[in-house]
Amino acid sequence: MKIGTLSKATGVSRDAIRFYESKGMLTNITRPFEWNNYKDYGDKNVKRIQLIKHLQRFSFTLREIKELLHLKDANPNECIDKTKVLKEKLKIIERKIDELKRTREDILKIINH
Amino acid sequence: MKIGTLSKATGVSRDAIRFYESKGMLTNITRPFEWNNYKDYGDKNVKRIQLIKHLQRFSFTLREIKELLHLKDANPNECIDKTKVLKEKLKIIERKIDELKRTREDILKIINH
DNA sequence: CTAAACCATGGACTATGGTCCATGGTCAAG
DNA sequence: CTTGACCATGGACCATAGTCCATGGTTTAG
Repeated sequence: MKIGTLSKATGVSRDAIRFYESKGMLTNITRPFEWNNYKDYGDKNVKRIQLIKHLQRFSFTLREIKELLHLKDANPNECIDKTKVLKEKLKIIERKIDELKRTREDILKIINH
Repeated sequence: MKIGTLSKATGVSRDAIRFYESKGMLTNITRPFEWNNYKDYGDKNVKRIQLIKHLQRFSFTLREIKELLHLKDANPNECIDKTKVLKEKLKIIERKIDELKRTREDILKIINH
């Protein structure tokens, strides 16, 4: 699977895919042909990119996603405790919400001075 | 008032002050001496930097703060409608809160699947 | 066979808010 | 009179998540 195919399969731009690749977030990319240096992004990277996009929706950063992917790669049999990871992210999001609420209250105080 | 004095008066680093200056956020900076090229940041910039820091606490970006400062500079007599500006910022903050709440709900759905 | 579409690589650029460093000049205290 | 503290300038760098461009090589459709 060449990068264009992968791009169409995932709806993610070629450049973004190359960006993920440069960050070491993709796996098993080969260069199967001797006469050109085209890469073969395997089927697995479709799921991988879908997972990246999925976790981004939960406001995970690429750095965090990369760590999770590497954890999974290192322990392929062991299941990652999703709940734990999500709970940590939840705390961060709740802290952000609280912070914004405080800012909101501060603004409201001034508006209604 | 040299930059070091201004820095101590405001608690803002020299580099940050130079950064604000480079963005055109400060005013009336002169070079009163012929024998060196030291600048004189006037007293006004103390208040100005305090205002920058104040507005940053309300999550205004430097770009926005700059615009407000320029508005004020252009119409020194006319009072800026703070309330209007703050209400706009409030809307943005509330949208962010809502977005984070949605993300929180999505995470909770998965945790309690 | 040729033109368009694709591929790889590397680097520059976007916004945000600064920090850190090097260079070279100046000022003040002892 | 020398040393340390200060000043100005410019550029590089940090995280974040990519996009866009140029260059040069390859593949594919008509």
